[in-house]
Amino acid sequence: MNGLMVGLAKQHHGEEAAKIFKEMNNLVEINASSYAVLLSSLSEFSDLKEGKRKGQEVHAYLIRNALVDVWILIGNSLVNMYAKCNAIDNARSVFQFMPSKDSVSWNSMISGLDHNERFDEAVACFHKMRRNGTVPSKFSVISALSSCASLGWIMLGRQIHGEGTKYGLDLDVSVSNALLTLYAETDYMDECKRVFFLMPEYDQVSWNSFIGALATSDVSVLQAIKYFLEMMQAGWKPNRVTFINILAAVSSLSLLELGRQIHALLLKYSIADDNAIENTLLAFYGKCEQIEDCEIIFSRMSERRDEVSWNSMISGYIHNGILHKAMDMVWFMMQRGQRLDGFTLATVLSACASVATLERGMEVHACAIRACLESEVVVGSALVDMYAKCGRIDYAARFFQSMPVRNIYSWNSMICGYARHGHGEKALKLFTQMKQHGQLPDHVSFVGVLSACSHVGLVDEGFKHLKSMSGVYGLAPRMEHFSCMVDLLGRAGDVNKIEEFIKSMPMDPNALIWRTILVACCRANSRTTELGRRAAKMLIQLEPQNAVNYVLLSNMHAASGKWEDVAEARLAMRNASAKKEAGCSWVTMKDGVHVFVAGDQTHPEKEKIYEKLKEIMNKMRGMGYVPETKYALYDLELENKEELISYHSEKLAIAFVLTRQSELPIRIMKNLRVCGDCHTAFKYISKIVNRQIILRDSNRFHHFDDGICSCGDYW
DNA sequence: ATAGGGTTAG
Repeated sequence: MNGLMVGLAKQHHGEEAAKIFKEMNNLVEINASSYAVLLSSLSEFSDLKEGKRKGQEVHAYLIRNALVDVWILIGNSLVNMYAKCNAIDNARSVFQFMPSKDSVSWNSMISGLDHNERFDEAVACFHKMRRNGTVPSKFSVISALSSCASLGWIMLGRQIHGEGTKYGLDLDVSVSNALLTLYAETDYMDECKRVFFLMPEYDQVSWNSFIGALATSDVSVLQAIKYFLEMMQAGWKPNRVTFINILAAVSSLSLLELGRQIHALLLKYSIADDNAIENTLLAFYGKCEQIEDCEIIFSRMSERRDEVSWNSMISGYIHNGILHKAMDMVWFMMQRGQRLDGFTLATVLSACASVATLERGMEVHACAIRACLESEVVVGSALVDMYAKCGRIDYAARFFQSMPVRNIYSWNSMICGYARHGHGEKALKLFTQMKQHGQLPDHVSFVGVLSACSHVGLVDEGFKHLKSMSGVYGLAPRMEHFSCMVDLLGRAGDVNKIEEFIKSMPMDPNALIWRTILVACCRANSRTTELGRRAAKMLIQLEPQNAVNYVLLSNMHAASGKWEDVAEARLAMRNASAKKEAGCSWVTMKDGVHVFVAGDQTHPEKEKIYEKLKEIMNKMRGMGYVPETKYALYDLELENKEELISYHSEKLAIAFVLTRQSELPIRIMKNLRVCGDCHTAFKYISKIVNRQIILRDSNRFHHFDDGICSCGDYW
């Protein structure tokens, strides 16, 4: 009978439905549960605003007929109805004015707050319930745990876990499932595994949660695959969520063949025609550089496409280096009125950042303002990152200051931005501020902090921060952190301490560490050491095809004038047929981008450029500049060496800029590391022409001002 | 009547 009335209610208006219920009074006994069924049916509307509107009509009817306060059930149903229709303020006001509340009232309010992403309020409500003397049930514990997971509040989550255990609620499958999510979200994988292995029984959600947890924590991705197979062996059928999780694992490991097998399995289970599944497949094939598969899936999706599909497609193109198609997609989206969201802009901004195109980046910024997405935290963080990577650390800082909401990514982008530009003190100051704002640092923050310490030369402070990672924040230092420390020791000139340090590391040094060591051994005033030779040997064993390694080795020998060894390194490079990327520098002027290679002869204004260069070089010599010919890397006559380094691409680029009239700072990009002689030359030039020079090389930014570089001559 | 698992991004 109730079902029939609900059907009627959905066709008519809420007010009428309530009247029909009232009229039922004469035929069948009408009670609170009839109204409860009616109210709960309203949250099943696809349009939740419509559901809320009808709910308000029923609510009004109940008030007029003085039925609200008669039964607790009515109040509870109203709270649930409003909460599920995303009208959390209405839910709260009903809840507040309920004359008496039972356990379900509290559960409904807490879960409602959680569902409406009012996580901190959900947790506060849980505590209020406890103070009120109400014993927590599995429902309130689940919702409170879910909110703690979303907030990353591990300590509180643990307390609630303990409290649940006290009442024996941890034996419940659903409570354990919520615990799995809590520990997964907070990256406490050991706890997560403990919960899973102690569970008396599993359901499909348990398996899915556990596999999802393993898939998102990068130390355990392979185990996700192991438990996926175990789940199937245990007789569980994977569903769409299982597939989404396992594809995430396969994606992050770029296991193309396994992914294709899973795709086949999806077709077998007939769940491949599903928006979320297809979106995950787009992400997977994009990651595995199978852009054709992405295009096939995307075109098949037709009306199932949503923003996520478009965004995944765009990031697929970017990941595969097809920038123009990515941009076409954005243009196409705007043309056909497909909504652009924060993800779209963040994706495109990251592409602008990676190729350091400030002009495009600023256009996207303008798009963000027009789409009213500028204040979204993902867009803001991407903008900070873009400005920092495009050389405008000043714009990055100004935008960062204006952000209404900041998260770990926003802080990290700014801290790492400062570090990349050699503003070590600012990076460290911001790190302190971040902690004062209550933002906990993560692995990325510490990469920024440790490299900032390195730029400023703060050895002791660097070790203090490294210690605090595990000691205070429960973060295990990774290879990149150890690499920062090696860099820090190298900068301080402590080559012997590097030896000690790498012995103390919990893992074997990888190519990154050996390269950092080799770079340290290449410094102008350090000798060719045993350690340097060993680092080079290890490095060439690990990456025989990487030409950078041979160049570093030959630079190290060149620094101490061992020309036979230089020649040997060059020969080894040729024998390994390792190709060196051609060095080039470019500048963006009003009339476009100008690219230069060493000894460039193709620029239409080459006479003017070489003439300008000669003039500058003469002025430099007058101020005491001596070409550092060892960077020419060949045992040639002195005169020839000077010639070679005079025409490095960055020198041609700056000479070109100086042929034009301007007072603005000079911005130059280079694809490789700047050579030591050019670095010295740029310091002189900044003094001679009295202009700021900002040079981006493959590692970092150098700000030259009045004869001084922000990198402190160490890079 | 109230609960738990999923896709893109920084």
